[in-house]
Amino acid sequence: MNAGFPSLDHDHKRCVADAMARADEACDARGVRLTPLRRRVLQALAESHSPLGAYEIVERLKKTREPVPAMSVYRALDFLLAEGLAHRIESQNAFLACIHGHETDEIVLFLLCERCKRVAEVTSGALGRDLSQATRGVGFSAKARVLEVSGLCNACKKTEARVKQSQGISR
Amino acid sequence: MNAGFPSLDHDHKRCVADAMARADEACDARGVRLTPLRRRVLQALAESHSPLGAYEIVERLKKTREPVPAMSVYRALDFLLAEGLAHRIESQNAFLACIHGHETDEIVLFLLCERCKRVAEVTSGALGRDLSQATRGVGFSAKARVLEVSGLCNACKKTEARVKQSQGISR
DNA sequence: TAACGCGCGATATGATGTAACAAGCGAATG
DNA sequence: CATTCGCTTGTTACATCATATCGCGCGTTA
Repeated sequence: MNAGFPSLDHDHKRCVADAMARADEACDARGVRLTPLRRRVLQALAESHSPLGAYEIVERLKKTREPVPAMSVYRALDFLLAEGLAHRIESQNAFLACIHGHETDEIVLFLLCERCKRVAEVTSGALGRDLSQATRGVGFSAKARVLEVSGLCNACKKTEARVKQSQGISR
Repeated sequence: MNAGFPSLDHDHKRCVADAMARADEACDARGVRLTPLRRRVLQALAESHSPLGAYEIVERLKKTREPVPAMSVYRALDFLLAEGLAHRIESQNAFLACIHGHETDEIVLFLLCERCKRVAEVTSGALGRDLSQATRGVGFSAKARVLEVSGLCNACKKTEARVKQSQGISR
């Protein structure tokens, strides 16, 4: 298990740069092209602390010198998803830059904070094994190894608790 | 763990009737109203062997004496989801009648067959514990206890294997 | 240079979901 | 019984998310 929510004061520019460098490398190794457009879409995702909808990406790129039509954003996203450079968060119709490569036998868990919208990408071997076991029982072979779980991150949990308490006092 | 894919020859009318009876009872117990419209939407879901999109429900009800506008279907779905009588399959933008009540500390897994589109709803205590453990490590409290896993059911796995084999021969 | 694949622009359309407001209807209240 | 109230439903409009299709430009390759 690893990689929880990013600390609030981390060097985000640095982690964006790292992600882009890894993407360049991965595409190079696979002989696929990380074109400027695809790069810009990936960068927009990486810069965001929360998943972005396709049209949110369009909006962000509209503010740059070269706006990008929605259609092209979707095409870039298709590519990024296919190459494993980004993930789709089904429950939000939104997209997220992938922060780390994934081992084949582990399962990826996206922890979605309902309040601050941040996402933690964690992996768990135990979960993967139990999942295999649970599904094998009914003769099912799991293909997608990505699960989405919504809830509250630590910081927001504390905030909510404070809010509730103060409401209790004021009543 | 329980409840795999329904056998191909089960008495589906019976299982629809059971589901409706349980829904009636549950609503009664909670003092909420399973109105005719809501009942029709739930029944449409229960009768289907695979998740239905909202507009698929509209289509099915259009064939009955009283068509139902899309807006009303959505409202009925909101109700059914809130009461736990139906689930939303995020990855498919589709809905499914719930086939059994859920224990609070267990996790619900939807196994989605990519080929035949059928869904198995299974629960697992072990998975729930794994999930708690994995998320606690990063200070996250999971709220949604529903996970979607896509893959192939037993029957389709065999079919695919046959197809592959015959392709191999023909080449 | 000609043929080709691929990425991309542009326009249109489809699929999914929500907002807002009015009308119906039954239960509680006077 | 009439009134009021809240919940359910109808209706229209709109917002959001995603795909289809056609054609152009550009680099590769024959």
